[in-house]
Amino acid sequence: MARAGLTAERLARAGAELADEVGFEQVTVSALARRFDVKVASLYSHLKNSHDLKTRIALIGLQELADRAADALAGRSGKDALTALANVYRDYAREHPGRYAAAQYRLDPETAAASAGVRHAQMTRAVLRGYDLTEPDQTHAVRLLGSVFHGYVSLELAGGFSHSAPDSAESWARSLDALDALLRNWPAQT
Amino acid sequence: MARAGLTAERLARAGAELADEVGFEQVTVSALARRFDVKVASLYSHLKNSHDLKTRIALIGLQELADRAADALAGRSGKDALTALANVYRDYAREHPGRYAAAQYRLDPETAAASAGVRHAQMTRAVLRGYDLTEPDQTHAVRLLGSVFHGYVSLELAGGFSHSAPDSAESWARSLDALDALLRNWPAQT
DNA sequence: CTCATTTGCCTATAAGTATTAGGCAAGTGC
DNA sequence: GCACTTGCCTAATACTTATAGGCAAATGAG
Repeated sequence: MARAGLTAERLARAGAELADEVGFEQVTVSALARRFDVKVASLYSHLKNSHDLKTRIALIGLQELADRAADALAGRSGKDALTALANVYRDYAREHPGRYAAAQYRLDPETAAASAGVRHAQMTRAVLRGYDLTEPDQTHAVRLLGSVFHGYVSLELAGGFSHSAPDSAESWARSLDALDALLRNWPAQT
Repeated sequence: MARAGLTAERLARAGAELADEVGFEQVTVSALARRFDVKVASLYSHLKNSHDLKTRIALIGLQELADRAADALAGRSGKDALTALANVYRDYAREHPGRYAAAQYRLDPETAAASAGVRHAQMTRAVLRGYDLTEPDQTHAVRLLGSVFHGYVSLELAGGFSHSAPDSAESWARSLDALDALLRNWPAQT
């Protein structure tokens, strides 16, 4: 019988697509096997287990997100960079909700350290170079920005801001205005 | 044979405890049955299904959170209120990570409308009465605050800020300082 | 107090998912 | 053309969700 040509990479990519279609929670080894018209056990030659599959999808999400962010930041600074980075997260989450959810999947420390996750922190720091912040305030600001990006995108994706005025896109834009103003005028330690 | 005295409420409360112990994802009808030393099928007399159980746990989380918030806000205003509300979320998430995760569980619109979720938005709005914001900026600020609270707490719970200086508690305090400054000086529409 | 009814937890069953062990045939290298 | 490796298979086990039907414990009417 003909072989399906499975590899860990192809499975992970298909898993990422599946996640976008049905949600990351619903990604299962069985569903993936069905998609390749192959028996479930066959996947275990390529994937250690279900956790392995989810981890690989998470890594795809983190990497695509980091790649987009690096692209968007090239040649920009200040508020322009802030907006660009923020929109990378929001747009990616809207285009690829499953992958975005996957990027939140808890990785073991070694995997996380080797992932594109570290580039994300670096890029947020790069945006802050356009503002006049020194340590430790820069780190505080990195964490605040990360929280806003992730928090807003999560709540929006969960439907928190839908069906109510004003439009979510407007709140997003005004929130970025506000963050820009805040970073330009970061309060001194009280 | 003696009856175990199951009710939907007792099951939901035990489910909430289980969630805090092993994580909301790991809460299962089977595990709950084991905890009551009862057969799985018995739970289905009290719970419609697994989704029903998770929904009930989510409602417990939302309600406890709202109760704590109402308590914390009583008699406070301005930055004092902002800090109090923010700390309710952070403290609750740290004390009850499973319940906090449950509070993020996606509810159907009718259930959500009848839940304590609506009180949360009202209380955030109440905090903003201590600042000089008019619509639509007030709504933008509500959404921004919600994003920061949820985003920061999520990332911190996921371990994002651990094992790195400065201390996460310090970033949290400084982020709240910054939000207070931002709300007192909200930028005009550009 | 007794009998009928309701209710609670049970057994049995079925389907979906995760995972491991072992087999056979399709590809690969010499 | 043959030995070897590798890929997908069947088979089996265990766990979870969910439904149906049964028996015994609580409840309540007389």
